[in-house]
Amino acid sequence: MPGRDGTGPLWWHGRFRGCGYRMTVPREAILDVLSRTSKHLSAEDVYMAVHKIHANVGLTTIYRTLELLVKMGFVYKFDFGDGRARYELSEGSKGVRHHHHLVCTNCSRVIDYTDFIDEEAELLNQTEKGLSKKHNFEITNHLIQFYGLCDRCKKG
Amino acid sequence: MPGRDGTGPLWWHGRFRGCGYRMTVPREAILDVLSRTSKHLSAEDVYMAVHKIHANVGLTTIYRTLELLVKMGFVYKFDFGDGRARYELSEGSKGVRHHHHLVCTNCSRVIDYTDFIDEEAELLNQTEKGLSKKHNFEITNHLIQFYGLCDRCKKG
DNA sequence: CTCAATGCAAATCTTTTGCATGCTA
DNA sequence: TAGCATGCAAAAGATTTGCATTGAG
Repeated sequence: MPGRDGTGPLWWHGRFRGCGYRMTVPREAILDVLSRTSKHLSAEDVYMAVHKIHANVGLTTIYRTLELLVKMGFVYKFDFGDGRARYELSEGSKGVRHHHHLVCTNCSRVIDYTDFIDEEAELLNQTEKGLSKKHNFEITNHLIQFYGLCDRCKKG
Repeated sequence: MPGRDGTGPLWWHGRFRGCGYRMTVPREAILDVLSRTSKHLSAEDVYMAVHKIHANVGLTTIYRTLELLVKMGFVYKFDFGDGRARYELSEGSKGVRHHHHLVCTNCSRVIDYTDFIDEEAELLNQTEKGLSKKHNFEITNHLIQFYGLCDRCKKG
């Protein structure tokens, strides 16, 4: 029964229609690529992956679609400091576990971690509540990243 | 006694020399600009501010110096999603209070907050310790940002 | 005096935009 | 059929690089 768990063309199709958008071949291909990886893909990465199957899809469409997906909340956009944006499916739209990132400042490697997420969540909840009230700011999302040296780079 | 509190040309001069670098007019001007603001300046912003006093300093030098300052740990570089990097003096080099950011996803306004920093600090310490051990990752820094709608943008 | 630092111009590279055409619903 | 979506080419920007020159120590 495809679609029940937040995966599959039909489910996405419904989400798109629900937002007033159309499901197209490029969009489906892009979602497929994002669904099949746990890596942090750049627009170029997505383009190359999609291009293998649908050689006619242009890079512009990749950018436009990724931006749309970010706006719809299905995709997160990250900056890991290497001059290009990275994209991942958000946990809401699939069985993706919520996680944060460790970014190596030497080799730019990015490691996902799900540890301590629960402890963080509690603090974040309180913080968000406090900040919302104090600054009259409606918080919808947060970003947490740790920087340092990965195991490969720290040995000297 | 300039320099004791981590401010002033002499102090910076020493830090530069200590790292094997030279103190120059452009570098001093850039540090001066960063020291006098609590805003999140782009390279272009810094360039324009420096340019008022030293019209001969080029944008390239601004970029090179900011990168150097980031590498030396005196400046933090941020991405608030508007396509240009932002820079602030790090708290270690002046009397700047450690803070995080609230970023408005609508108007791109950025609000600094120092609330909850203490609570966060404790959690971050534990998390960093755990992550360091588990992933054999040497953490040197962290980034926390909250996204949402600022007071001006949320009414409607 | 030496070599790091600079300025200028050109190059790079990612992301965006204009516009005619194609395709979903 | 209507209008959103796409592809292509060109544009826009931010940041980087090459190289001759300048200036700090």
